[in-house]
Amino acid sequence: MLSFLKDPTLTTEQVAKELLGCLLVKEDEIGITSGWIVETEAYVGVQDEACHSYNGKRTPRLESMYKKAGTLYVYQMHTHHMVNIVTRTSDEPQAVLIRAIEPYEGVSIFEEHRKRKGIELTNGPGKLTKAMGITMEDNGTESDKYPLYIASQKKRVPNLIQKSKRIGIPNKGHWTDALLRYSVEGNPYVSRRKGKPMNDHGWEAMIH
DNA sequence: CAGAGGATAAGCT
DNA sequence: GCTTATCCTCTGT
Repeated sequence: MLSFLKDPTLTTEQVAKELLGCLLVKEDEIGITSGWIVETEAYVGVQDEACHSYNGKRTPRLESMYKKAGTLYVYQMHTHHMVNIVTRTSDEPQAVLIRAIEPYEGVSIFEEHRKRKGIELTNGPGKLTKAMGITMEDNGTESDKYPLYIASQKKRVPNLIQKSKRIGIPNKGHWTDALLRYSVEGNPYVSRRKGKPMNDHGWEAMIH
């Protein structure tokens, strides 16, 4: 388990930033796929009108959000899956949505799942789950365990973390404008980005 | 049982 | 660039 996921002094916003550069890995019978997290969004619990657990809402679908920090919360929206990492304690159902990754291992498997190439493989929350084969079977599992986990041995460091409004949160008062979306500035896999990506993809040197 | 929601892809302009 | 179909889960009528 990554140490920052079990640190009760960190806010969900801080965890969302810490997750940038972490390696998300899926291991199954098909093979190993992995990618560096380049975009996250913080959903800060019962007071956050954009959060599923807003106002203490609790349904069978949301049960994973009420589990311990580090639990994976996967849900389906329209025909797509979204993957989140639960933060803090069971009393505070908060989570970080993983919105985009930069492919690292298993690119050919990504291409097979997505029927596409390049940045289209993983530049969106529904795209990366399809690329890695993440399904409801991964819901409620822990993020330090097979088959879907965050590697603790490898991490990259963003040169600059860009803050912006969360995607798709209209008519939610100040929550609509809250800067709770974090991305690696200049990384080509960040969703809905414009302009030229940076040559180094926005990373400092890799740490092993 | 209609409607909305943390989205995507295809098709059009 | 914008519009539309997609067809899961939950809520409110």
